[in-house]
Amino acid sequence: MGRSPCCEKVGLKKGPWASEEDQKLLDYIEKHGHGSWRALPAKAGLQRCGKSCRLRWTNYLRPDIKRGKFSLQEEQTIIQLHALLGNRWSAIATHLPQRTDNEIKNYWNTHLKKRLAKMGIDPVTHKLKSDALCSGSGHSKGANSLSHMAQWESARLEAEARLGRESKLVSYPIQQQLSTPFPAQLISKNPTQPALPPCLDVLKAWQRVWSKSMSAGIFPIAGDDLESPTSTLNFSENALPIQTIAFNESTKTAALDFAKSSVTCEGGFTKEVRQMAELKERSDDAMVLQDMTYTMESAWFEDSFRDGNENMPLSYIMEGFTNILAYSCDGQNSSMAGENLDNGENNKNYWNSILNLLNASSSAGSPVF
DNA sequence: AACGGCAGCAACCGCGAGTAC
DNA sequence: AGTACTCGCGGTTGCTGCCGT
Repeated sequence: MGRSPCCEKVGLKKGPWASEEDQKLLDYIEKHGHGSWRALPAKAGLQRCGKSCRLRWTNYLRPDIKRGKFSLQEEQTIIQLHALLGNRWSAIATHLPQRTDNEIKNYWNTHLKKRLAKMGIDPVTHKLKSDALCSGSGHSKGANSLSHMAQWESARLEAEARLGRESKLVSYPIQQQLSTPFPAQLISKNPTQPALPPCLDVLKAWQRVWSKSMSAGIFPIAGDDLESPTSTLNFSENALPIQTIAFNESTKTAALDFAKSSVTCEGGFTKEVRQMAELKERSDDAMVLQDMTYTMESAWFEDSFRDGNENMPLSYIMEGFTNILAYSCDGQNSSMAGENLDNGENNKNYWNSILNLLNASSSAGSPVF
């Protein structure tokens, strides 16, 4: 049978677009919309294949595209989402308003990947490169839980991406998500804020910890990499109000409800939840909802509260997988901490580091919930 | 000034999923 | 149910401009 070519190859122009071609394409889409891409070039008077027109439009001519340098915040978002989603650029792009998947992909390949490598972090796994050696034998329960968390979060983010694609009317760009407070069941200080899916706050928390960790020098990241050479924005310009939560019993309960709500919330996520449950039915190794709930409840909250960290902010409990995967694994942590610690000690040390970070910020007068 | 190497980025290619017939 | 077609995605290529020699 064979695959039919997307268009007649003979006689069609390839390569860079001329400004006249851009104008023709713009004019046509403005008047008629793109409709069928295959039919568009002939109608618009372009000697291009439909695919080329579509790419030119989606990656360059679309009016809602922001061009120019990536902000540090955008960089962090890309890194964090890449840790969860891998090379699913379109899914990542749905969380970066006005950025195309192609642009993000290029930026990752030309800047971020190299920078992570330079920092000793495997850009594929987002672990310290030397951690690959210790992945075989000593997986702690916590590491497994975190792996489950990553799977769960990945599936959920994909669901968001899918929803974003399906609905042109409603989108949840991450910059907006990150500027919203925790869900109403946890914090209801700002009733004017639109209600957004609670689980999206994980990214907000993640971003905060990431930036704080870097600025506090807790994690072994080269100092000259902290400042993005391509950033035009001072991060403080975009800095979100620091919000911490005092974990009394009621907020613990609310936090658990929040965690559960991420599993049971209505909308597009439920599809992925069902899919994952179905997956479990077919495979004993797959994660089930109970596992996810366990992960969220026990791995996050047990670890957080076990040592009496009553003031552990929820945001830090939902810390980013990037840091956890990179720094909580086995003996490699000891090089970071300068001590020889076992896994439990490492985890404890990790959380203590986070707590110390919190305390430092609290004493500096950061606003509290 | 000329040249070569390199980085950045726009564009292309091939594949897979979804859909219409 | 099978086939053809469209579209979107991710990997890759190749052009362009910058920089060092």
